[in-house]
Amino acid sequence: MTKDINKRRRRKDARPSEIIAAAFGEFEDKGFGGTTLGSIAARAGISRTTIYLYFDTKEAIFEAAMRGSVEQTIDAAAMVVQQAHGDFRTVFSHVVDMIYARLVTGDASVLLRVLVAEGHEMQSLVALYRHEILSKGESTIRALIERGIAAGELAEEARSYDVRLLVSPAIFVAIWMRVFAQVEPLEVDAFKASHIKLVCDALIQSKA
Amino acid sequence: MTKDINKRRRRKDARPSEIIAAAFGEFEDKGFGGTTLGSIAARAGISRTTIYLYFDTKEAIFEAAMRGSVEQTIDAAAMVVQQAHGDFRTVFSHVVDMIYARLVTGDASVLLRVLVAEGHEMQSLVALYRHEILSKGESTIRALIERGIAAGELAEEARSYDVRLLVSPAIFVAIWMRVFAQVEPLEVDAFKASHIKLVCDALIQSKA
Amino acid sequence: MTKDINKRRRRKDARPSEIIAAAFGEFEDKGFGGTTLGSIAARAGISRTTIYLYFDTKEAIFEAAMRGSVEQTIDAAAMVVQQAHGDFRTVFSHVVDMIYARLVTGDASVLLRVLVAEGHEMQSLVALYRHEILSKGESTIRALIERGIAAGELAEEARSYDVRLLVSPAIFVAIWMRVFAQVEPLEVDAFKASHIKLVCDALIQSKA
Amino acid sequence: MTKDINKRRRRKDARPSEIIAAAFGEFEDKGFGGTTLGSIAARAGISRTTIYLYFDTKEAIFEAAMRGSVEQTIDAAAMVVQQAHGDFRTVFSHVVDMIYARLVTGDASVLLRVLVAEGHEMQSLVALYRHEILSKGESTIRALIERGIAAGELAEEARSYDVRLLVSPAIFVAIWMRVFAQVEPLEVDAFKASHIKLVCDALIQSKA
DNA sequence: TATGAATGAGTGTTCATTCAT
DNA sequence: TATGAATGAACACTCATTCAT
Repeated sequence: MTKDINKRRRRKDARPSEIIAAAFGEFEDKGFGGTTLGSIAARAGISRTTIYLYFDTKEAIFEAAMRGSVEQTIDAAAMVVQQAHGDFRTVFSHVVDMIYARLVTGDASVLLRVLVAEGHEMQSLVALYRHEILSKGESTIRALIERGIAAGELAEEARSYDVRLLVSPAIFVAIWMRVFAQVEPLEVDAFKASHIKLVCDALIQSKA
Repeated sequence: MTKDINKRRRRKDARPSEIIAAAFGEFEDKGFGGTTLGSIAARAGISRTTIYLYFDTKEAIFEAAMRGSVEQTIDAAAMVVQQAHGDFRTVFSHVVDMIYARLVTGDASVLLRVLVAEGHEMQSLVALYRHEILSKGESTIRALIERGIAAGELAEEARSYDVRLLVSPAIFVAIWMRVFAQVEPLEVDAFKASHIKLVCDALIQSKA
Repeated sequence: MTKDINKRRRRKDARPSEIIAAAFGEFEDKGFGGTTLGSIAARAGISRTTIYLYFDTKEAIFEAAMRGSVEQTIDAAAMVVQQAHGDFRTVFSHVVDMIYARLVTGDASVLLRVLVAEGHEMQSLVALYRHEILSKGESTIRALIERGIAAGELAEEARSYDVRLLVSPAIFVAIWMRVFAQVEPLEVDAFKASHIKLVCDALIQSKA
Repeated sequence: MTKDINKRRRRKDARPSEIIAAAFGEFEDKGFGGTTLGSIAARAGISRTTIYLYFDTKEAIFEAAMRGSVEQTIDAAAMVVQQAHGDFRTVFSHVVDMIYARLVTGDASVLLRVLVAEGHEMQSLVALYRHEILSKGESTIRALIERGIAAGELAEEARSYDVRLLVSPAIFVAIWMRVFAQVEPLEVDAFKASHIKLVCDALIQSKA
């Protein structure tokens, strides 16, 4: 009997995240507008109306799903920052690795899709993303560059670049994989190496 | 009387493009799925059913709108290719200028939005875009690099970069403007200059 | 110039019947509800709105078409009555011939279709048909039987049959041809002969 | 609680047939094309969208309704065949009774209406009806005639009649009742007796 | 006379959401 | 907790009809 209660409680606690997981997959495949509660329910193996026990509206599910994704991204970013030891090329490579991992194959690809498609009506999500993730990423890279300059590895001039530019190709890859992958594949690892090389060649110019 | 006829004819001739213009705006705001014929009609100042005098289905409107956009992009690309005279930095700047103009403020931003959000179900549009535009842009830039190498301006090594990488930051700007512009602006011209500088610094660097 | 006027007048006079003819074909194919003004116009080779110069509503076209058909049937019936000379078998054969001709391949097949499908809302048409055609046909056949009895060809008992019964198989054929012809054909002439034989065998039998 | 569940279940189980019944009436009155889901829903006392819980499309409702009708007809026909004992006149009377019952006042009248009016686009229904009902009826009557000949009741010549002819007046009655009943009634029983008499007088000719 | 332009009412169908159990 | 039943609002699309020329 205790077991039953536990099982039920476990069930109860798990439900919301099961629903979010199912919803996440649907949003990834079809976007917000194209996703129906029926398809989420089917994917979660529950009834359509059960969803309403945990979420008030379709928007609420969406926000929960996106918030979860953002949080994972925040965690990943924090982890990278902590490990930031070594010369510019090495650390920058790690940062770029992480970004590709999340944007191209991870949760953030859904965020990208959704923000591009429906970001207009989701300014709070946009602001959250901006402040929790992008700004931290920006300052991390900026600090990285400063360190490189201080260490004599990078030219003073490196400071003049918009740091968003240095990681921006990752967005291109994420979009290419989403949109054009079926028509023409893109070798992500090669592209990523190309990306890192381009940035380092430009910034570490003083090594010459 | 001639005037009347003219007015009417002018109206008739203008209607399709009026509808396309209205539809274009709606697609930009809400994507294909989120756009209703009612909203297109309202924006065009006509009745919902009037649209059916000129287009058979919602898809037909969409295709007409996208086709127009793709054609404009093709024309713009062709123009750039013709004007491709001068050293690498100059010509590459022109190319990047054109891409930003179309992707960030021009028609192509709708394409980006729609392809990212709903490209899955629009493989024909994806293929059209891929073959008519992207591949031409790619070979143009590749030729540009070869010319730079031949002229001794660029190192042989320049060949090793994925050419898509060299223009990829433009996508980032397009997305930033769409998604984050209201939360935090981005100075497009400065970013673009930064972009051009990064690429040229990396590619032309060896000449030093 | 006189010619032009004539031509135009001829045109003007012909239009309504052209429209009716076109409408007739459409009603035959698709019934009243299934016929659109567009299809009538297309079949008549004119514009949809031109129809409104001659008819106020779709119903008006329909009534005109049905009325025309009824009138033709009346004429055909009158002709048969006039030619009613000879013994019962001969005259009855002529009558049945006429009925089959009109019901199975002629105008009346449309009437049948339409009355069955939409007769409810067309009681005036139904009444017209009833009084102008059916009742005359009935009395014609009744007279024919009386003549046969008077001539000793038929038994007195022949009077006891409902005269509608004697021609009723024609309706069956009309319906079969419309509904089942494609699935399984029916030899109209053989069936008609069978029909005539059945009636005559039953009525004239007593003479033996 | 059990009651409640039962009530609910009874409701759920009853709904489809309630809908079919409502639809049946509408199809009878207005045909397939003329019937709207709104009118079916109104007649069934439910919302238009509730219908979609039980049927996928309007066609599905129609098919279910027709299938039910066809099945009832098949059952009725089978019953008649089983009871086929006695002389020709008796058995034939039973067969005709059944046909009139179904065609004139029963379900099959809808089938008649719909097949006449819209059979063109419903070839599968036509084929079903042809193969499941008409062909069986045909062979039943043919067997009946053979038995009558074998028993010396009917002349060999009876074989020469198209068997469809022998029951065809039933169609006439069905149509008369649908179309002309309000303008001029028809005594179905008297007509039916007349019908039976005509056929028997013609076939049992050898009794003379 | 003839027509192209325009539209309001209506069709089948989908879906997020509510309610009773 | 969980769900099946039910529905109102909305959508793409059709069509008879009106209007201006």
